[in-house]
Amino acid sequence: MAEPLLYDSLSRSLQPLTASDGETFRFYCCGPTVYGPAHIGNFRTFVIQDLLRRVVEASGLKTKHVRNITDVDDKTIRQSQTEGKSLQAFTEYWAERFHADCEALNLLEPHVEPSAVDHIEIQVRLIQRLIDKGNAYVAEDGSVYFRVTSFADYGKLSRLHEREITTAPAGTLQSDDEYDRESAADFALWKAHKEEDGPNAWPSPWGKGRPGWHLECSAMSMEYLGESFDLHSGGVDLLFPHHENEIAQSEAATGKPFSRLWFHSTHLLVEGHKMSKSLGNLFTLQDVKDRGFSPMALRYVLIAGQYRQPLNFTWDSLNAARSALRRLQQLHQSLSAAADDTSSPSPSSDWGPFQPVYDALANNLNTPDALGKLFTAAHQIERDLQASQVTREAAADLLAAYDRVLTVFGFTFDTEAAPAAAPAEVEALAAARWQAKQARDFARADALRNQLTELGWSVRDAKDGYELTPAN
RNA sequence: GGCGCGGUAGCCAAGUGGUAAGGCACGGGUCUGCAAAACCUGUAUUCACCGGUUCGAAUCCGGUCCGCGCCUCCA
Repeated sequence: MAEPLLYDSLSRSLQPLTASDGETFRFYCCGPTVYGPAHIGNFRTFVIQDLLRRVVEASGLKTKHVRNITDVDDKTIRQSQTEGKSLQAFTEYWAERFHADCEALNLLEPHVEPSAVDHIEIQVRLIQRLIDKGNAYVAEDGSVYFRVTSFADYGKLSRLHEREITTAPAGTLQSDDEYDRESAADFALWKAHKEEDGPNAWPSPWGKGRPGWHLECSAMSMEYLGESFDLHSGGVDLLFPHHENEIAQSEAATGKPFSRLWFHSTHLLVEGHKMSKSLGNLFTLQDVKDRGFSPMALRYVLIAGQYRQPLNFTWDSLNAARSALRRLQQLHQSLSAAADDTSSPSPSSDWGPFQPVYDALANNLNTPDALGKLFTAAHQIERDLQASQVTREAAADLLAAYDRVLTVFGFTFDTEAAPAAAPAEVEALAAARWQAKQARDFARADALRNQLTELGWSVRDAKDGYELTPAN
């Protein structure tokens, strides 16, 4: 199986996706902050990470996938206080919602999903290590900061030196709680407890407080994947400062390279603009479902663009996705019908006519190219089937290969929303029409169809029955 | 201002030197009482604009215009 290539943000070049231990590809994904529903932009990142894992696994490697839950930060604390809930009850609720969405989108569960609150101790130990090495210092209020000047490589990921970010002298920033840093570039490893944090504080050698955001990912990734591992990923916005700071903390503490590869997905746009609350274009999976689209259609939309290009989400794109998925499903049905259920496909991991599809995915996750190749292969197969040029055995093999391809894409066909139940009046009309049709009274059947149309319902006939769907 | 991404058919979107994938929508056809679905099939002499290099450029170089993102805790 060809080795997949992926663009690495650190080296700014395509790199082979290999396991440094020769066996298991170990990678970490920055997970959600659970303070509200995840939006479809978040899911672009999680879906493409899921696809990465599926491609790596298809290439023959095992994976160890760690994705954290950020449950202690300004937002979770503030919002839980506002709602008068304990931090735990609050974050557990949103974490559950997140998991439900993930399942609907057919995301593989990470092998480990650590929560920051459950890992305070290892974070404290990591901070102590940095203090001992002189890379961190305790401020007057008991907060601990990372000393950016102590880490020579600071900025290597985000090209800081080329971005003209000046290290402003301490005290020039507005935030009143950060005035005691030595330098404005220094960032918090530990935040001393403040009144507004309520009961959300943990003990440490420097007093009560809570870990800084960047720290949890360093501590937890190294805890479960080792001090050096294969890949770390997140949205582009995390490149700086989050990932830059993670590298600084981790490598300063261990003296070893942290993650070998860095994988960043570009943001999703909505109608050409960044999603934001003020623009009212922050959509969730629930919004998608409310408009009658399946989660699978969203999954399709999210991989219909290459992950390094901005992807413009529109409601019309969901329509296109729905139709496209229907055709893929149709091919599955055609192959199932043509295959011999009694003969199992020859054991093989060949992609058969879908080889170009895998090759496109292995080429830096070029999903649009892969989908193009998928439909090209589908056309050819359909043509062969119609020309009866496919034996039952060959169809079974094709079906098996097709199933493998669908698995890599993560497409399933059983999550289409069930058609809405029709009112009794509509059901009665439809039943009457079906009877008229059976009696070959087509004039009456057509009249009844027109009535149904006026009521906003369309009826589709099959051999032995009909299906009602809301017309829109 | 700095850094980065991009402008390809009505919409979405591949293609990074060899003569424009694919999806949706739309037109034609097969099938079906009709309709739908399904399948087949057609649809960009052209890739924001202007120069240049080349036998040859959407693809390389220079310039111009436009859109978007990041620039200290937003995937």
